[in-house]
Amino acid sequence: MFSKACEYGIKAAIYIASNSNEGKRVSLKGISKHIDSPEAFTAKILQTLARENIVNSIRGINGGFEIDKQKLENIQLADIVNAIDGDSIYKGSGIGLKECSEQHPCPIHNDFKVVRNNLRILLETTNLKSLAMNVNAGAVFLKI
Amino acid sequence: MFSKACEYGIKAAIYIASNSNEGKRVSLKGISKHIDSPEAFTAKILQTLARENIVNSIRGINGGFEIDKQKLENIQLADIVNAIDGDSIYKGSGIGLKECSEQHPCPIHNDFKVVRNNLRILLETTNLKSLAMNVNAGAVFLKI
DNA sequence: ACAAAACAGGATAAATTTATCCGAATAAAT
DNA sequence: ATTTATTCGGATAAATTTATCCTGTTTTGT
Repeated sequence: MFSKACEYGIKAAIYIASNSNEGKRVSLKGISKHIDSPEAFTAKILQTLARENIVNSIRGINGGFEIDKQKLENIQLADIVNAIDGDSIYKGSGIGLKECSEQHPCPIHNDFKVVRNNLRILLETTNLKSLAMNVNAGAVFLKI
Repeated sequence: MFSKACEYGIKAAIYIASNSNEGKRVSLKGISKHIDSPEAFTAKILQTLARENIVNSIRGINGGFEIDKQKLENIQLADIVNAIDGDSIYKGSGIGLKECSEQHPCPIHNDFKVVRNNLRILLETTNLKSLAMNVNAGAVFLKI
């Protein structure tokens, strides 16, 4: 479904969000420990999210990553997925046709457009704040 | 969503099905030409489908691939996807947790289970015969 | 100033996926 | 029997994704 990079990216963003929600900045080391991801690889992904202005990265001692608290509600899963994997999961053909549309559908176009649309809506309407709050409440988990 | 191998596998199976439906056997060369896929790579995938008894492969002159006509209705997309990519697309965690369940959900578990379930149902209830007939009718396309 | 903690980013390596090549096996046609 | 068309399967190569390493830069605390 998602690439490994994207999975790490989503988990990292949620972890950062759950801490930013409580006013805490977190380090790369802390992130990769809590989401159980390879540190250096996670660093690359966070660089991408920082370049896309999804997370803020702060260098130097006491540095780390954070997300503006007032932005938490406005960052959707789709923003993260898009930044890392692009939009091909919920756009484009299910079986890789270059052109796949109502006018020129692939054999699974009609069935898939429903699933893909559900996925699109899910990603576009799920914001980081709600995900983070579930983590904070201990209702959901970021590892194991 | 699906691996390239799986995309080729689905297209190849549909193409074989649409010909078997009309009593015609098709060669690897014909398949990869019609679905626009690399020949040697497609051969590997067809070997997998043959080992899983989804397609019959016949060697020698006038050989090729075919699917028992009476099986067409009973082969679902899920059978093909499973043979090539496994079932991790519609089972398992959206963000790669080893354990992701009602008891120990990842942050997107609840939203994703709906989408994944729709996908599962789609794959498990779409059979090769209906896909093949749409191809035969010229209503859908396998390439470009 | 200096040392320490942290991210940035380029280079490289490992693993996986995608793709190709080629000799062997098979089966039909001649 | 021999040739020809075809799949099989092992070896290899190319491309992409995943992962690591190392040096540089930034920032803070002493």
